[in-house]
Amino acid sequence: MSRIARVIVDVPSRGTDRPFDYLIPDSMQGWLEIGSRVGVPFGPRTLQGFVIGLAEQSETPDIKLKPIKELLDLVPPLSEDLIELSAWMSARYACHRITALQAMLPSALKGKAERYIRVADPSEWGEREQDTATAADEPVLFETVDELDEAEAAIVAHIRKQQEVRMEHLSRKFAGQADTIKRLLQRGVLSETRSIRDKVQKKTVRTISLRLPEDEIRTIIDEFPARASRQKEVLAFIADIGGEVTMKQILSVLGVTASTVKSLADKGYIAIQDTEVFRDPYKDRHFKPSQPFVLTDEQQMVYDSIVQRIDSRTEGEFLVHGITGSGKTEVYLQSIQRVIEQGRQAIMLVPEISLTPQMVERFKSRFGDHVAVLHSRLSSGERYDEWRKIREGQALVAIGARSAIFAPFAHLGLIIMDEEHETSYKQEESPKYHARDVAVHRAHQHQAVVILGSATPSLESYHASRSQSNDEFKPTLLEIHGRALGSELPAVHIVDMREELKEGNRSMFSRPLHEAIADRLEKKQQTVLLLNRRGHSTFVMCRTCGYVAECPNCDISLTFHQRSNNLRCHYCGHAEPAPEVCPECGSEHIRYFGTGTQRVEEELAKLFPGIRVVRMDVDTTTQKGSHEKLLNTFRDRQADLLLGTQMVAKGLDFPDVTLVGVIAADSALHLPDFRAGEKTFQLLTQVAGRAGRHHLPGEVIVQTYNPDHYSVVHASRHDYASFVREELKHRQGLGYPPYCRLALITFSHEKLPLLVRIAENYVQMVKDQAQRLGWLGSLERFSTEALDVLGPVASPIPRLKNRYRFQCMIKWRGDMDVAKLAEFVSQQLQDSTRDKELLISIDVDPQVMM
DNA sequence: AGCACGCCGACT
DNA sequence: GTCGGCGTGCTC
Repeated sequence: MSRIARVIVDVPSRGTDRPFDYLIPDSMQGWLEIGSRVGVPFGPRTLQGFVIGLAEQSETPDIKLKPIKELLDLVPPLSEDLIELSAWMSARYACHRITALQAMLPSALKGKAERYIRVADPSEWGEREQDTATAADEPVLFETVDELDEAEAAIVAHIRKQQEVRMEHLSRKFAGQADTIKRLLQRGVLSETRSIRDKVQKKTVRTISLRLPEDEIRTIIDEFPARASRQKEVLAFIADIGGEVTMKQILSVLGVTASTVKSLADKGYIAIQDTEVFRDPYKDRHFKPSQPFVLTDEQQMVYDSIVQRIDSRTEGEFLVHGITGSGKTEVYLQSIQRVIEQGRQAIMLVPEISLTPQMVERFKSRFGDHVAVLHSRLSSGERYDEWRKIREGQALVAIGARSAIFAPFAHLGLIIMDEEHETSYKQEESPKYHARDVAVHRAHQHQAVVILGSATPSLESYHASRSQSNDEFKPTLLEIHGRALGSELPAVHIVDMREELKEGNRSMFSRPLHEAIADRLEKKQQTVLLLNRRGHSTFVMCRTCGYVAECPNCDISLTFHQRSNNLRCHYCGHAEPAPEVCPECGSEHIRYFGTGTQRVEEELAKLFPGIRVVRMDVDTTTQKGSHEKLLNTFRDRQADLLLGTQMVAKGLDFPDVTLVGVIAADSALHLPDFRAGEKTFQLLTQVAGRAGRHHLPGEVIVQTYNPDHYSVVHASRHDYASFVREELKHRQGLGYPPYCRLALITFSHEKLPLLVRIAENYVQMVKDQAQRLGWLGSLERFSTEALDVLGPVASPIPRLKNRYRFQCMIKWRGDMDVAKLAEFVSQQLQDSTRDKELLISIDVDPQVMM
């Protein structure tokens, strides 16, 4: 039995980013474990914390230890492997330990200390008064209840009735009497304790059960006094059902009040209890059970390789490169089946965007109630309950977005990451982790298998699978070339929009796309249109003076939104009414340029009168269930065309879609990001895969101003291998991943000159340190270890929410601890400037260069 | 992050 | 003379 618990407290700051030691009270012995969530006194406050270790002896014997105040859960919310994982994360991503721990838990467990008030034991009365009085050397005054005035007495009576009341509740109930309450606390009539309160309570249902054997109850019913006929009715109802009944049932069926039921309990015939239940977001839905399909030869080979590793119960990584429609999901499902049969559990990661009802249904159909679904549209209570199903062993499969990688399974056997190339697997806020890297680490902990699947694998994963080096991460490449249903990949036509313009077509639709849409309308087949830009237009400019509407907080042009007739900033949310005349020169020649989804929708209505369009983008899918509703409308053929941003490119499967149009293939090509080509290739390939998946052949039309760009050309030929070859050559030449690693350091401050100075200092300091450590060197092609620092330069978004932004990039090759170096320099700089306004953000392995 | 302790301006 | 400003430092 350990005496001491090492606790990480819930304060994300540098000074508190270490364990603090606490005494374990006897009452918690045997209950408190590594991973327990506790309430601890910390300075003058009470905080939530996590036990990360146990010890006999404190390492700081001269400090007087305080005891842990409370143990917050019966079962520790974190397991020992997750505690270890948090240490790994904080080192790899330069984040506070508590930030990593918090990322692993549902938000419902982010408990905050609350003040609880009760009426003090009379012996305590006047104690505070006594303390101060003694100090002031004045006579001690003991109070009695009789000396309370009317207002005070009312408050005391209220609290006494409830035994204990939250301060928040009290100040609402007795609004305006804060002073009175304060006085009562000072006099010691009331006393205060602080305790951690969860954001979400476990959901309970009030259930009624009989406390006596049935024959006795029958006798009691027969002999029941006639004037209590309602009670008799209730008792008979409960006896007839025979088992447990909920209070709600009784009230609604019999139309009695709770007090009738309560008097039966007072007589000792029945027991009223609150039992915990899970909120099941899918409880009203019925899923048809599905059986495993027969695998194609290719699928079977992939499956065999994976299962061999699963059966050996050793860690292993696979990269499944299968074209769109190749039936990867079926391979996943059967692999999961295998793991479950071995008594182990599985995590299935999907990008949030493709966590569609279709996907959930496939899993629920195969694995029924053993599936826990974790996604952002659940309420925090629902999420908490799905999470508990995992922690308490009821669920065997967790399907969810990025954070589902932390699903607290005891015997993890398999982690699947579908669409592994998706950038959404990287979290953009601290902890800035990549789910792929966390997956590999967790698999190592559990001797589990990782499957990365994609039609367009990230260059990092693909290159790792081919590389000769003996890196930690080296997946086995498995390929599926054919589609599961035997259909052909669709033909892709590239339309050169410069030619269209030359021939006088200034519309956003090229003639081939226009004709193709008209053709599908006639044949009653469906079309998907992709435009990677929401809103109506991308910028607003005055033709007379050149004024462009920009966000006052961020140096970003504003986007016009038709429906609300306003201009919005897509970065900070700023909105202002759309101008009718130029605010600079008063000219009426203010025009909207660029094309957004709203504008395309308008144009479609003009060109094809009567066309039924479903528009899907951030603006139409914010409400709960709206995503599902829009897709159902389209699937039920109540619409001819689905128009949307990249969310229409992912994982959707509609049999009647025979045309996919990409309105502007280049929209991402010119972003200041070395992955622009890769992103474009992926998007085009994914969206092309939506066409002709079943019996009808598909066609794809891609409009572009860069018809010769290798990303566009290779995507149109469905030629991943050639694209990769060319892209890798570029990356090697420029010294970018996968040939090195990156850390992006972003500085922000309201004052520009100060910011520039800081950023320059930072770069110099990193270089100096790297020099000292012998790391500095140019990243020539064949060097195995080197580090270089680029910048500082203004960020692609140079000002955001009124703060200027600068950045620099550390590039390196080799296994130096660059996160530590970046963190060290950042701390030095923070210490020397002592400016709280200065923010330095470290992003290890960034996915987006903003 | 909070909260207390500690050294310099505008007020009863 | 004091009340209070928020700079700095600590929390087992």
